Amino acid sequence: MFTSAEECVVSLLQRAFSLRDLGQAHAIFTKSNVEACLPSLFSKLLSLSALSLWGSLAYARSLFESSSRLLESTAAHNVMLRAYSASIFPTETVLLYNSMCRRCVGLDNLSFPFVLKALGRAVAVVGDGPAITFAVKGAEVHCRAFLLGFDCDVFVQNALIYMYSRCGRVDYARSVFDGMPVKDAVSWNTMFVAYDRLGESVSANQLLNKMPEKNVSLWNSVITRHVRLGDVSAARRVFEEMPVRDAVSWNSMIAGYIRVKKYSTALRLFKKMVAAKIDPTRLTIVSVLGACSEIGAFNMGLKIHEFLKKNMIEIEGFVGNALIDMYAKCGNLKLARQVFDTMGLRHVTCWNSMIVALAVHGHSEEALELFSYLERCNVQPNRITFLGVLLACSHKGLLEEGKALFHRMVHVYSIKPDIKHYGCMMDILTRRGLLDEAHQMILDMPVMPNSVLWKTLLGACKVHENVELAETAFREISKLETPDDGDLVLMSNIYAEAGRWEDVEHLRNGMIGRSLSKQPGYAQIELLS
DNA sequence: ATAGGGTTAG
Repeated sequence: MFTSAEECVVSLLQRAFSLRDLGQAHAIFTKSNVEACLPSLFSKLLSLSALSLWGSLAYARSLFESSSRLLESTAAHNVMLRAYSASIFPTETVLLYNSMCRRCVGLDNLSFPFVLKALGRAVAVVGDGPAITFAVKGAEVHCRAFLLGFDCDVFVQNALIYMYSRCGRVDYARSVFDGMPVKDAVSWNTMFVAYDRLGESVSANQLLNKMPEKNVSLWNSVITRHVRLGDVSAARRVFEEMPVRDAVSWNSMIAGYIRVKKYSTALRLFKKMVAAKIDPTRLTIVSVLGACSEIGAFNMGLKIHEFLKKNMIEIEGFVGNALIDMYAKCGNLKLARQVFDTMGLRHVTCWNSMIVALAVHGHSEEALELFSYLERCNVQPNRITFLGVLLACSHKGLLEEGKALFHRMVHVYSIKPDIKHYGCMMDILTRRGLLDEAHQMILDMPVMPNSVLWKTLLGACKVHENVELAETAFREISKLETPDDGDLVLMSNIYAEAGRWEDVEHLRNGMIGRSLSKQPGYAQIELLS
């Protein structure tokens, strides 16, 4: 009985190409309790789920947490560290690392590179977090690696270079680099990119000239360097001339075209990539879907979605986010919502894409419902989330809801409102005719008001016939910038309606002095190359 | 095993 179950699992795992296969293997494990006897097979199951293109990090996590045996295994932890470090939740790697330290699960030479990579990536992915926080944590990890004697490992050293450079400490990165008795291609490339990203071309070029071997990765870095300097043709020349191209080469070139807004060219290159039988990676998918969103290429987006289904590529994390955003930007809220409802590992940006899209399209109630669902799911909203719900309130004139949400943002989530949040509140208040309250808000807010806020108030003063406040608003606009013709016309109409003709005259004269000439509006249509 | 590719949402 046991042998047949074992054989069955081995053969299932060998030929696994979808989550369904893993599910079957897992079911056999659970039924026959093979897990206790075959930890290596269970680890194999975990790593297939966590790391393959068709795998699912969410599923891997549930596997990992369901097995007490795995909770002691360094190898299993390394699989999770690795998967998290490349995911949309890099800080999960750090949390798992902390818990390993706490529970005395052994760290080995493989653990450190993943934790360091995650810290380097977290700076970009978490965004708002100051790099220095991650650099400090990175230094702590560095210390532990030193104490355990792993700081002599080239993989660990390379990861240290990466971590320090991404956390804004190229100086530390360089001292690790200089202290390495043996450097490999990765060391040189990582250090080169560190300088190049900072625009320190002298140091970057020095490394380029000194490095002993030039591999594919370096060519890829050079492609990106040209793109960063704004020369996508030079990047393309390198791409065409390089001896060997891998998936990253294609991704770099596609990303390059997207960076210079040549979306159609990017999509054409993607088609070439598929034709050249280079398997797209998750990153290819994310980039290409982003290009579709930009130009509203709905059919291309649909095709990519089909491709994902056909290849059993799990829709979660970055891929799910990109797919939702593509559908939302193409105006298909129904499909966006469908992806949202079925995907695993939703990052707050997924919620934001969905909430903002609903708000923009006037589905205010749905947007607000989704927000309360977010709170029930214990997801931390951020400033964009609140921009979305406030926009939803302003569209439907939901005064009480808007005020309550604004209060919640400040006092429950400790998010400092910025000028755009105040702009939404201005809309909400002025549409209800609460001009004095709106005025008071501008006076009280801790950020410097811009002319847009005053112009909103001025417009509301016209509707609600408040000459006095209009004069104040107009004066404030004049302090910030030269009032444009729209402001002048608005103000003079307000005077006219109040019968203050001498003030109208006064303004008119001022306008003639500036040669009132309403610039004809024109739309620029960019021809797609 | 590590780099190189993306950094979202208004």
